Amino acid sequence: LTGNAEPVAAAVAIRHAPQRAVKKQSDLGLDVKTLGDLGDGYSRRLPPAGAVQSFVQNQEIYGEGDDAEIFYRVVSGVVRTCKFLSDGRRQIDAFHIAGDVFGFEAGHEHALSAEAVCDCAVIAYRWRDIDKLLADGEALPHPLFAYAMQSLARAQEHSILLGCRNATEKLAVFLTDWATHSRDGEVITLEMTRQDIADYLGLTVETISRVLSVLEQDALIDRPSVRGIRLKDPARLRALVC
Amino acid sequence: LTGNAEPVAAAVAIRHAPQRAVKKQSDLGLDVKTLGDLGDGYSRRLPPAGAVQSFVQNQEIYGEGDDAEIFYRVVSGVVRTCKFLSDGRRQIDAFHIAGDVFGFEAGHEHALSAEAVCDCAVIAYRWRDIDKLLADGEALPHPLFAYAMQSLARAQEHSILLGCRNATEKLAVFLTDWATHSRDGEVITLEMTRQDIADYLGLTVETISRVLSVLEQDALIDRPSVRGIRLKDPARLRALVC
DNA sequence: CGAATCTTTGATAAGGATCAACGCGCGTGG
DNA sequence: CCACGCGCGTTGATCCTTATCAAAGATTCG
Repeated sequence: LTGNAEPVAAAVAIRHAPQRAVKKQSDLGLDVKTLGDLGDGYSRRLPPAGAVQSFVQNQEIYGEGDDAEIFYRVVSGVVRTCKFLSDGRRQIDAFHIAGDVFGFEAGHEHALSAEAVCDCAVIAYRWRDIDKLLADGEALPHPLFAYAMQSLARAQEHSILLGCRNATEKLAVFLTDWATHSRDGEVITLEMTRQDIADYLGLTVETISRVLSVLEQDALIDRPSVRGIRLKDPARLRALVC
Repeated sequence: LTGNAEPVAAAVAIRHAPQRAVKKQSDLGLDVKTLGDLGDGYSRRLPPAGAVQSFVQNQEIYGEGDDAEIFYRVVSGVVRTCKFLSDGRRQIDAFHIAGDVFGFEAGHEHALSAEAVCDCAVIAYRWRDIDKLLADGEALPHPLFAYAMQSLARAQEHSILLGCRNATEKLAVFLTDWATHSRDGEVITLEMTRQDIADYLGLTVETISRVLSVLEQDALIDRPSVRGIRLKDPARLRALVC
């Protein structure tokens, strides 16, 4: 799962549209495969701004309100983007794995913060460099647009998950999504804590724990270790979700 | 509120970032003002595909799974985009008012459906025409990119709303957002039913009704009519939300 | 080994859903 | 013009899911 910079196409398609592969949109080049390298297929590529940076578990990559001039791509590990409310509540917007772009926002400032779920490496890009390409008469790299559209689709799915799913359904979706980058029957490693999962799904740690126990009792999953989970019956798990 | 094709800048900025205006992102032209006309400021504009189309209340504009070759801009009225689950649950992703673009999706097929909340008029655009511009060596119109980024920001805010807000907070956010395109103290008209609001906020009609009653008792709002609401104390209403 | 953090489980409480009934507004048709 | 019916909204009573509070394992790491 972590530690390898697998092609973005896999990473993106995998995470939130597990059932059906993302298809090409007309001739616009929205195929997620083009996300592999920012600018591939165009006359110039978007150069990263500097070397690969490493972050240790729970280290902040950027905070809410920070200048959004830089955005990132995950090289290895897992990153969470989240929002903190003043009373301590936290909503995790997304988990990002190798190949995913994050911190890619419309405003001057980051609306969310980003933290390392586990030790991870990322590479930065500058909006300013995009502007430079544009000033030189280049087209906006389609991969950026494609990534924006992908992120939008993912955010919409997340809203649906949060808006009309119960605890069991939420966890079933989460597990099947997360499992998509493993072979069937393999043990998947949840890099994040129960608290992370809870904050992603709008639940509490206790509920996560209880639902996992029930899923195990129902022989839908195995738990060889706390963070290691095997989906014993992916089909039935998916069937839980309407 | 409805019936007038106000500039998009207002419509977009208004709906989901009421507190602070959206700022320009670097030099990329992400200023939402450029959304006013698709392609303004570039050598060619994206021509609409045909005349303005009208829909009556609750009429479907497109359904989930329909070809996503066409997307739309609201000319007047209100449109909802939503997802239906097989057991009848419905999640409304967003309400779109004059100037808003909807049905703007990455896949071959629409992931959501769109329906008229009240009688409304929309105008269509074709992806194919964008491809044509690109084939002629044009850059991807920045407004499209800006709109994708705006939609992304909105979807993320919606997730936060659904994930970690209680019923009162959800309604407070909804009302203040919806009120942003009226003068302070004015009566705002909720074009949508309680069921629509409920499905947008992940609640039930009964809860919506009860919370509105409480807000009225607490002198936060007035209800001159069922669909007409006046925010008596917008500041205190906003303060409910952390 | 021991402390801190994470996870699980249990007991109880609360927020919102569900079920039920009634009221209101409005359009239709007698 | 009024009566009726229907969709929509409100309110009440009760139930259920999930949150909260509490405490006891498990795991990690110094």
